[in-house]
Amino acid sequence: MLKYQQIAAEIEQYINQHDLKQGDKLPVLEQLMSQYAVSKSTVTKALELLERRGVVFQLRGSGIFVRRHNRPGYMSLFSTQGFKSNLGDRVLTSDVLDVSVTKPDETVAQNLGIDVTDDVYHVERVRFVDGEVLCHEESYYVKQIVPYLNREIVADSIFDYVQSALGVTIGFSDMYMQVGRLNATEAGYLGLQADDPTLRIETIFHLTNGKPFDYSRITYHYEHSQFVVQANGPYM
Amino acid sequence: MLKYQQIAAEIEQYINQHDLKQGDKLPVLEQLMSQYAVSKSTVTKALELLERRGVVFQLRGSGIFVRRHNRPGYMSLFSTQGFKSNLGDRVLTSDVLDVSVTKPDETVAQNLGIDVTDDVYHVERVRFVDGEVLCHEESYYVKQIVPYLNREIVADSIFDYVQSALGVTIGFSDMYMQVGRLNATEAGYLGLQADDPTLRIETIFHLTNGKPFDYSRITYHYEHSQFVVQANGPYM
DNA sequence: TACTATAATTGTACCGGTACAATTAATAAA
DNA sequence: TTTATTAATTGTACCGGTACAATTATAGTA
Repeated sequence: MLKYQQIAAEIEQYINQHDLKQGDKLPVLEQLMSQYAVSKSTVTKALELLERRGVVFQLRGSGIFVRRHNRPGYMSLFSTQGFKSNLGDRVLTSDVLDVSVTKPDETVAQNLGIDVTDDVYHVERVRFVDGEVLCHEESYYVKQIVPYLNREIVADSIFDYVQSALGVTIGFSDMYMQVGRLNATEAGYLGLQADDPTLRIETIFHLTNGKPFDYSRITYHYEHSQFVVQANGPYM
Repeated sequence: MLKYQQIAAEIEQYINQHDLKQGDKLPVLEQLMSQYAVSKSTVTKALELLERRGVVFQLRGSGIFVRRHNRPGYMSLFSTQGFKSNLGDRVLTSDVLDVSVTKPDETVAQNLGIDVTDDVYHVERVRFVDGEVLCHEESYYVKQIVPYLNREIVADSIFDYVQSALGVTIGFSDMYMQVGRLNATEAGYLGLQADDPTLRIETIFHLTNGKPFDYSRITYHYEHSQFVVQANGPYM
């Protein structure tokens, strides 16, 4: 683990342990430098990371402050999107409906940047938070990158497996979201009625080298899905 | 304008002018350094900015590459949230329904971190993209921070006014989103039926010093609102 | 007391450098 | 030709430093 990541983790831990709230001040830069015995730029980088994650904000001439959103029941949009964070003490489980190797249709192939003759893993799940239906998910993994999957792996976190067992690292993702109505099949999975509202998110996950390796379509249960997104300034 | 912001802008311009696509390679770091006659760290900072915005991705040992999502009709979620970006050539207009000074109710006061006796500007608009109804927006501005607003300002970009005329800078924001059904009033504004699906986003905008200054509730027309969110790696 | 000018605090921009890890290209071996 | 080894390329981590801008605290003045 890199120094600045380590320090970021420790600072976050410090915030949690001391139960700091929105606006509370952290030790000044120079103290953090000596405390962790690293250079200024390393501390700065750690704080930058925390700033992006929405944990702190920095104010020149004043100090470093804790940033906290205080609305219970809202998950980070990214936490349900492969990135583990801010799920708190909620438990995420899955019913696996299908794990199989198939050929992608035209749309899937295009989103993954592969040919329709290439193999993909098809994974279909219903996901739960604390026992309540969260969403129905259908995703496609490029078999050339993810050569093996089974129901056990898929029941847990696929991303953890991919990163640790296969040694590939996830780089970035593009999420496309829209609101619509459920069809009968989807309604069945989610325990809702057809034509009920829903949030649909399609996501293309890329490796660090820019290659897409996972295309997923998620249909959310509109009553059990509330998301928070923390944005940083006009540069987003 | 800061150097690294300037360089970021120029690099982005370069990408657009040369119509570079996903995966196309940019000049290497060292060349960018000499080309813009700045140090390595400045170029790095510019690229970091572009990476966060989803414009490029960097691959150690390999180079700097263009990152592009290629799905027309999707707006950046942040572009409709005060941050001007990625709206492309779409035209954003507004019907102003109300601009007035009032007292906040309990909820609004709490979200803005003020007292119910403090003054707020109440702004209500219906917003359009290329003439089509996008959303209904109701927002509250802390009058102590935004002392004056009128229909003209509000018809245009409030954020531009606040930043340029008042000299305050927007720092960060927390967005809370959920899916639900329209009530009769909202449906009227959006030209839809009651009980139609909708995306609701509440946002609290903070200044750089962490003080909330705008709390807004937006109700989106589900057929005209498709959003893209670009995420960067597991650190989000 | 209230306001103003001044000084101390504190994070950010920017520079330049070394070491290194990941990728890719070049070379040698099978 | 293919594969393994080596070397060149290229971005990232980390160091340390100077100058500066924004904030906050202090001292001075009316």
